[in-house]
Amino acid sequence: MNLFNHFREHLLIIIDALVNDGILPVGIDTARIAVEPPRDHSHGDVTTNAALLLAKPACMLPIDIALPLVKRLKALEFVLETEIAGPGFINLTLDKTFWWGRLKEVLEAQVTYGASVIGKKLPVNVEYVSANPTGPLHVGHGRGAVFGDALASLLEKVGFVVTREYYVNDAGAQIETLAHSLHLRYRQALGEETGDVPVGLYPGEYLISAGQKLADVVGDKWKDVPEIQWLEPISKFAISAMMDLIREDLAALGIEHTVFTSERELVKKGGVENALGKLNDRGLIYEGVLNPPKGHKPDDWEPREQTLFKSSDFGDDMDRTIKKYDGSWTYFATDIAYHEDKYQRGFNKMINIWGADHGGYVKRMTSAVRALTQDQGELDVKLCQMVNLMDNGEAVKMSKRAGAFVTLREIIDNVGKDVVRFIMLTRKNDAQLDFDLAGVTEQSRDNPVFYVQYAYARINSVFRHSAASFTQGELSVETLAGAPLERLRDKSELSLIKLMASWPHVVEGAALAHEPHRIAFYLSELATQFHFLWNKGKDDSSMRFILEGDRDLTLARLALIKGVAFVIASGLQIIGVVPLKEMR
RNA sequence: GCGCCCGUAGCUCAGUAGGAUAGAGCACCAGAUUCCUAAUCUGGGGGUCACAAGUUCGAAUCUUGUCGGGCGCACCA
Repeated sequence: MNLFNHFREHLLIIIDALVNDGILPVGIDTARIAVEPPRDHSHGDVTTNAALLLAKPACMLPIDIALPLVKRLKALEFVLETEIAGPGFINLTLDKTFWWGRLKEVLEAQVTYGASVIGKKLPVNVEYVSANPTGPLHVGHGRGAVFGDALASLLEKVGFVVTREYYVNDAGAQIETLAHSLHLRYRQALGEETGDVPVGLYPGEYLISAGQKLADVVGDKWKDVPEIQWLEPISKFAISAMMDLIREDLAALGIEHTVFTSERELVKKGGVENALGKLNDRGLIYEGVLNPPKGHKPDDWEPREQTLFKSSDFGDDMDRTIKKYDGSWTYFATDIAYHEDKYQRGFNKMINIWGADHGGYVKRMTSAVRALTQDQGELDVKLCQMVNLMDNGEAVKMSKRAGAFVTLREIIDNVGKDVVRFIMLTRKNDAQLDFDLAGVTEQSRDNPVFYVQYAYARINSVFRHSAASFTQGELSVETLAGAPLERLRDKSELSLIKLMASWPHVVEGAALAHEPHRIAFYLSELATQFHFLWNKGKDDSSMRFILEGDRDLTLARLALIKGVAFVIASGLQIIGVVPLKEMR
């Protein structure tokens, strides 16, 4: 249960009643009314700005709206106190029985706590990674991968039906370069002296083993034949070898896409003509000459008639080229086809995760989706900023040119997948992220992964200890859900329950905003509150979880921390991290 | 030159669809510690939310401009 939505619904019913009674005018807009946790705990448990928002359209003073609202809110079940504060906020304080009920709810839902149905089973397509199949993934890809995967899980948690998709850019010039690079390694594998890798080809060592593999499979079949004969088959071989590599990297992160869409095949089956034909029918494709870029002109710029898409009709700054000078499609053209393909597959909601260097591309793509779907489809592009790889505070130099850049795989092997996943979500997607190889494995407060895991481990430790005085059956979740929770009356215990009870609200908010990092931040806060309670037991032995001589209270407290464990597990599941029962 | 993103404590960052007195961690100072361990917790100092106007009951949040940083800028992907 999202308790804030719960009270919002009641509030709206009350507002309706006030309209019926003629206290509020008819036709008042309630859409923007918020029912939220207050920033400051001294303001109660639930706050709403209803009176403030309704004041203007109703032509009334906030206080005159707040008073009748409060009168009826007071009558609601679980509402202990009401307050009109500040310029007209209405604050509710809820009864303890309400909070005990929430804890019981956590124990019943277990790790599914926080799940909701607001997604209404609508299909959503989350496309992420989509790295070109020209080599292994690097750190930046890793961030997009984790972000996309966590977002997908988050959307699933709130009831969307999510497809995790990878767009394989297996057409275009970079594939030709790849094929040439592989052909060189293939010749080397067959014993030919080729000298250094020429500039312009991919120098990476990962192609050496692919070249060897190719030699093993086909022998010298493509060695001394003209390029026109080997280019196509070697391209295919190279793409599949590189995709295997990438899939392995992703698997090491625990990521598995459900759909891989090939650009080649899309083009082959006429996807581009189909999509552009559609736009053409709507008069959005034309032959024209673009204005030169303002300010500095590229040296080789010359006015040229091109085939253009009228993206400026949909909010883009200018129209965009869809056909290259040599007559082939631009990347944008195939991307239009790709998004049309997604839409035809039934996805009205599409989310793309891109690197920040593609920022200039967002407007034209959202324009294209609007045009293609006549505003029925919705594309949200999330840009992930750069990751700065550090070691003990010093930047790790990455030289792609030398082919010796640090791969994602090396990092995962070094610090573990769970650490990579969690750390990638400790920043907003559009903020740069420092990834410190030494820092992320440190066992201290400044390492959030450790900190959260440690809370979970401590809880499990308490249960191991309590096994001495309680039976398995007494410690089962089912029994704990029936524990005398009304014994939990300490302020710190109740505030821990309140924090847990806000979990569904956090999940929904994060899902709708497409911001999985909020989950990581919430978990850190929950861990903080738990560690606080833990230490309270050191100051004051009556606050310890296991109390000799008070089995009821002990069971209630075990139920409390069991709930915390479930919420942590629920959150870590979204992030894709396995909770640890022990950290020795 | 144009566009997109960003600018919050000494440092690294949150700030939940405009909400009440702007929050964490690190660092610094002072303390606590029988369950998982000083791997944790408590308290303290520290801010013109880059700057300036505007919108309104109310702005870190929205609009415009200025300054500063990152990314991109026809015919690459």
